[in-house]
Amino acid sequence: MIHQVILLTPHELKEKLKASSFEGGVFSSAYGSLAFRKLDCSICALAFTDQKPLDQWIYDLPYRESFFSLQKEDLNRPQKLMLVGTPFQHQVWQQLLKIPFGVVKHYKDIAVSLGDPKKCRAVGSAIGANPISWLVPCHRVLPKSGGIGNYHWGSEIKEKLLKDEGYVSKTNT
DNA sequence: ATCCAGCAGAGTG
DNA sequence: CACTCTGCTGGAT
Repeated sequence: MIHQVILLTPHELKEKLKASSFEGGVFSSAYGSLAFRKLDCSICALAFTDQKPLDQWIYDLPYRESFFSLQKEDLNRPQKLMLVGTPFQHQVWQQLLKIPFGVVKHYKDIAVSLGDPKKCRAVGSAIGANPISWLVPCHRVLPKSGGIGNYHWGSEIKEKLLKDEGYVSKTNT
């Protein structure tokens, strides 16, 4: 997508936090409560907290309250994202950002675009570790075997997200 | 439906 | 480091 993306390793984040601090909060969306964290005006975490709390690594860090929210339309608007993860995860997440609204791919497709079809499982792991739900469209990746697949925040949300993008699941009865 | 190959990452010692 | 376990898989049986 057109998002402005900053890539950071966990170590680099730690260094950065010596000079800056998080702002964060919670807002409600069509999919329930969304908790967020921003650093240097970039979104670095977004989670459906009705299903699962923010990941520990970011939940534990102090932040100052701020007002911020996103609407459905913002899914396709450029945002400033800060992706904290390993080099491999960075690669996978950037592939996700290329998937247009309403389009779905298979885990293997991502693996192939990274140059090795055998990495499909690793791709799944990396996608599962995505710290920024929704904006990084991990919900647009489905298993080749059909169905909705798994989702860090619950497959119900994944299905709803896809449905709202106009995609009809094969196994959607 | 079941089994297994293959890969990145986290945890353990 | 080396080893083990787990995970939003895919393919064969």
